[in-house]
Amino acid sequence: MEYNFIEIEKKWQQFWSKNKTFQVKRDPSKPKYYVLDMFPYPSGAGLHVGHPLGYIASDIYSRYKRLQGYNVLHPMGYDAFGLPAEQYAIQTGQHPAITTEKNINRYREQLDRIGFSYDWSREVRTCDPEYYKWTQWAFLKMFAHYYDNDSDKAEPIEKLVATFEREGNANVNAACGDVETFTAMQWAGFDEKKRSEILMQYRIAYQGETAVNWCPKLGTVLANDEVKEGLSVRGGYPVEQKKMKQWQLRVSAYAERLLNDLEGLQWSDSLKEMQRNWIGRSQGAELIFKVNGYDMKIFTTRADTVFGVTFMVLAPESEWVERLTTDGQKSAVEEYLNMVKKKTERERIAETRKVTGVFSGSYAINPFTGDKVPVWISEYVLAGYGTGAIMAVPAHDSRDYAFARHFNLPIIPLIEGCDVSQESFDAKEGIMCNSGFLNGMSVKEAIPAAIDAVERMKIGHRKINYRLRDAIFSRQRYWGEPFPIYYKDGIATPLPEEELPLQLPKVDSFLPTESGEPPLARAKDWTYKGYPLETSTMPGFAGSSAYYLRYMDPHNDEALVSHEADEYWRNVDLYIGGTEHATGHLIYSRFWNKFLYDLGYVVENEPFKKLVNQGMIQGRSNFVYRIKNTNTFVSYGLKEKYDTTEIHVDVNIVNNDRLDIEAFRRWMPDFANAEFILENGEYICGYAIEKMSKSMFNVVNPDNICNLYGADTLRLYEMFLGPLEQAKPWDTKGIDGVNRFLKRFWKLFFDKEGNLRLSDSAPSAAELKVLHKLIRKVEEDIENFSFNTSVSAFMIALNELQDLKCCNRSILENMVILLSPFTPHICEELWSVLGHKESISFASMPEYKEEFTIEQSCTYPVSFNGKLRFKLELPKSLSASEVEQIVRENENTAKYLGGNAIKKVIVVPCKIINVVC
RNA sequence: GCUCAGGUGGUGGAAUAGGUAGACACGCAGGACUUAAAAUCCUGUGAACAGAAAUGUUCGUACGGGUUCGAUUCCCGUCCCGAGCACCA
Repeated sequence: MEYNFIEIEKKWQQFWSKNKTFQVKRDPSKPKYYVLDMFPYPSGAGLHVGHPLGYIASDIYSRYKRLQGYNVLHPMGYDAFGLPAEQYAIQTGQHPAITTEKNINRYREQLDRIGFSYDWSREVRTCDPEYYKWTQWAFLKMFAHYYDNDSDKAEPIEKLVATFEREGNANVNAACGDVETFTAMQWAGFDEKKRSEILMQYRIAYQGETAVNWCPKLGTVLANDEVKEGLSVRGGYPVEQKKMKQWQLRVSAYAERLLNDLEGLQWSDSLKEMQRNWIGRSQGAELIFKVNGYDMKIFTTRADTVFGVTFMVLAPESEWVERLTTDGQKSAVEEYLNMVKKKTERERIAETRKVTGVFSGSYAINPFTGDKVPVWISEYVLAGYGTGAIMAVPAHDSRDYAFARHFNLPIIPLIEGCDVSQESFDAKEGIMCNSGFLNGMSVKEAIPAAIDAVERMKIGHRKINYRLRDAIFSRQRYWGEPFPIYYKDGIATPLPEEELPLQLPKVDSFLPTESGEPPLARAKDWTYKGYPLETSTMPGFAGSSAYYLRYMDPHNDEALVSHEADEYWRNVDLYIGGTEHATGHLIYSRFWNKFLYDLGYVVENEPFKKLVNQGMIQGRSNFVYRIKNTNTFVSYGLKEKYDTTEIHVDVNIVNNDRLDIEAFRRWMPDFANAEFILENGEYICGYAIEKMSKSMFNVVNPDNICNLYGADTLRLYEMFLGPLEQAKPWDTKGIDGVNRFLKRFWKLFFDKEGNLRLSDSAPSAAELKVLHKLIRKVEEDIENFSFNTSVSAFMIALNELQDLKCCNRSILENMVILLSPFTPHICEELWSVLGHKESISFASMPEYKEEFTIEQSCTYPVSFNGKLRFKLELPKSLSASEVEQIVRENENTAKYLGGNAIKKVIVVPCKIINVVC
């Protein structure tokens, strides 16, 4: 009987779907295990072989856990709101819902062919109103809460209002924007509008004016993690800084918790480090400099250097700029601000080392020395961090140093013996000088001493700053969740919960209006009770922030997740996905979860206990070499002799770097008459490892692989390719190896006539050893996500069993169970051939028994010069002369060991590998 | 610039509480089967040198040092590739 993978795979995929094999229910009698993939954005291009890598790994783990008796939740869905579908809609006029639906169906077809054990009854789509109802619901909850720093959690806004009514806001310790202090009396006197403005400064979901990343080409603002090197992540368009009023989420309130709770997570160190950097905690002090009678606050981590402050610098966007610019400097400052404004973010980054700036005309008073220091304006100071203003200490900060040198400002060294004639001395070490009461202290002592002085003088206090900004939450786009907010007399008012979901309206075009308003402004009757509704929509990360909770209870229309379901499934035990979400989704999701945790809607403080990042699968591109100005192509080995141009060639017409010449001529009309200079009768192509993409003609489609080799081979090969977490190139030519393995495995069960050739006698010791070695290795490797080495272990075991001519039923049956998480289709087929009626998913993992794998060994006393020195533990099979030989070969080792109290030396087979004292 | 991860045959990669480097697989070469091809099976395959051969010797895990009886593994320095952050005061 031949191994007919096409038939087998179709048969079992239908079987699983018909019998709902992978549907799970809450079952308190069994331990739960939740395995989650980062759900995909269904793009129009479909899947290439790189996409399923993580899904295959998580599927293997899910199936393995199921064999161990866990109740495994393994769902899948789609992150379906997003820019590409909308861009496509703008070009074609086709509604994004239609394209998205089409893409999802294509994705599902491709996923189904690979044989995943998803519980599809739990599928979610972020663009489904039944789903985004709960995204909007969470937003309303954030709108209705503020962050109390004393209780260190989110609290209802009513509680805050009660405090205001009772005593004003002087004693309120909450995460908030700039709010003036007021009394209960004053609060009572404020009108509706004023009150809502104040409360807005406290809400966790709030509307506020800040510098945002504006992408003119996409016509929308973007979050920090959606911008890389001054370009939008989606599309690569230039981004500029612009001050705008936008919806934001007060993620920064959770900075400390997001940082501290990383500790308990089983995530890779590099990923935790990335999040730590992104959160960017820095400890320092906020202190006040007097300028023109005003109190100007700045943040510094080096309070010890106040004696060295020779100037101050404001960010160009700072509100202080207008206040401090003197009439004499007005035109110079305006000119400078215009110059800065014109630059895109990318230009600013490119010109990082260029020093620019302008004097405001005002002077600040150094609080320690009483000296007057000039206030400058420069783009090297960022508006969004700290207070948007700094004290400059050119002697001990390289950026201040460069600025001082450029504008000829004084530089005062504060550390004994440091040389600041060429560069600044940035290190936090040495003994202070020129520093009044700090003289003689080390830097480490001086920092707290200086802050103590500041606090005594009541000109500042200790402060911790975070790099993490609040998340810009609105997008001026169509294809996203509408905000459940309307404007009653200009006041942002939440929609009642019963009105959810607020569905996306129909529009005649997906472009902004002529007046520059978002597309939703085109909708007729985009109002609630006659009041206008918000026209922005939510960003991509809104829908993906709590989807893992929805899978627990996907059809509940009373709650995001019922308490019972949440109590049972709790959080994700294993999350697999790409590292590109390190500073986006994975921060927002943790924030969202913590917020819901504060409100008591979920029982776990963290959403993803263990996280594994799969590495990217790169493409392997092939090249042909065209001799310039001809239509002649020269083989790789001979190309140095000619002046050639390298041209990408479709990897599908290249086999093992040999070009299919006829296919090449058919490939593009230009090449129909191509001539070739061959080596050894063949055209050899060059190759390079690049990103897998259409333009490089190196995309390999999983459907093709399934047709040619089968899904089981694809799954096994993707795992065999290399360590899961490492980036590695796809090269189809290696796939024959794992395909041969499956064919040989199949043949172990059948004779030439296609009959089962198994024996029911007791397995031999050698066979048991092979099996149990394999069980141990495979369990160990799966637990460590070292799938590539476990595939090798299967191959070794098969080679050994073939050498033993093994046809033992119980050995092979156990092999099939062990292999089934990797290649479920062939294993289901063999399982049923072996006479089992139920799916192999309901089998249980074979148990490892050490007694079958122990090496037989015995101990030899070894002596030198007639004196007993130590004992050797060696395989029993060795003869005495062989042992002597071993010792002689290791004379140096023996001499070294001789003097010590060595009890046992294990030698395998001729070198000492372990010493037990 | 800072942080993290990595550098092993023609290729993907094994092996690190320090102990036979190159498992497993691809590719390549040779052979068997076949009219032939495909498929399948067998043998060889890090490099150099010696030998008819079995085999032996030397070198070899980016480079230069160090610790050690012994280093791919530990330490110091250099170079290279990748990822993330990037004027964060």
